[in-house]
Amino acid sequence: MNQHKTEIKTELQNRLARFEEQCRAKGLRVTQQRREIFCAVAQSCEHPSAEKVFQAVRRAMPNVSLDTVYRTLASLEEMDLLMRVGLSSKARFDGDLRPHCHFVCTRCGEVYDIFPQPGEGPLPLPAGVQGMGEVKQVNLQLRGICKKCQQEHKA
Amino acid sequence: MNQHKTEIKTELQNRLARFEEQCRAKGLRVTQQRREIFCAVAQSCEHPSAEKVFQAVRRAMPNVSLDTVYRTLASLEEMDLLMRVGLSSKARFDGDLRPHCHFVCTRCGEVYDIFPQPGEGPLPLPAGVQGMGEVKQVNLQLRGICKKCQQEHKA
DNA sequence: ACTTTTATTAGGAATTATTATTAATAATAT
DNA sequence: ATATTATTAATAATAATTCCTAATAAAAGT
Repeated sequence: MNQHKTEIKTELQNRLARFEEQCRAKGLRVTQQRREIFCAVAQSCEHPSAEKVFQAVRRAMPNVSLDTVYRTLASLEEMDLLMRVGLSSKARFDGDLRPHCHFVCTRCGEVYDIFPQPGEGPLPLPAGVQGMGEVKQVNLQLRGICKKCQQEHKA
Repeated sequence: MNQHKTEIKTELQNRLARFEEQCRAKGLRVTQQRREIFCAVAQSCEHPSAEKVFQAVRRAMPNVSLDTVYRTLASLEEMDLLMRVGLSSKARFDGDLRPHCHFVCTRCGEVYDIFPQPGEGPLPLPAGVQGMGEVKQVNLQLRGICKKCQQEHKA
């Protein structure tokens, strides 16, 4: 393994290296299934659903189970190797239509409102949205651990 | 119905009026069920799930069905009388961890990436998030109709 | 007020998404 | 190579959401 070889590593290989590193750091085994599932998401640019990932991985590993896909996607998210788009599982509704955003606690699932403070203007939209279509709603979601869960975890 | 009476209308009454107006505009009937479901969400500040709304509405209407709640929540969303927090139904994953946001088409469900343009800084976080907890992820979602669906709809 | 028309609903069945169970398998340490 | 033990496949179970159909009730017409 010489210096040159290292330099020409592809991006995917870098990410795979990070994947193995993270697994070892968390004491998780580097299984064939985990590797394939990670690659399937890392190589896709279409924000696949669990089912799509399952289908993609099945092409290389015909016996992989859907349960493994779900379990692995959750653990990859835990390791910050991929992210989940939107909120998980069940839908939640908000009758307050004033512009505001949400803090979602990833531990307890609670959703908190964040209203703009006096003098705080509206969120600036990213420039890249131009030409994509008509924006009807802006939804800023901050995810993390809420105060309450932080305290309970300490105890 | 005198002028004074109109002035002291509560906020909920205003919203109910808008609700009826919107229903009529869309040719939807103003049923008891729709009214109750709308009120349940409008009065709640806890971002209730469909199940929670169902439970709340059942107290006033013991025979309302869960299907009606789902159907009505969807139509209220359609009429912009409430909003859905996060993405609907199934989870989607993203292996690209560089900061970017998503344009979600509410017609076809497609998710598009929006990367920051050269020189564009990171999103400013709303000030109100201070003290809520530890933010681990920022998720800006723009919802609307994508170019492709706009064109198909014209045809 | 009474009928008619037709959207809407209740109730339950069906479907879809996700998670749990368990015996068998395979990754790592020894 | 062997032992240890996390992980997996397969399937069952659960949770979330949607579909189906006859009965009901809102709105419009009389």
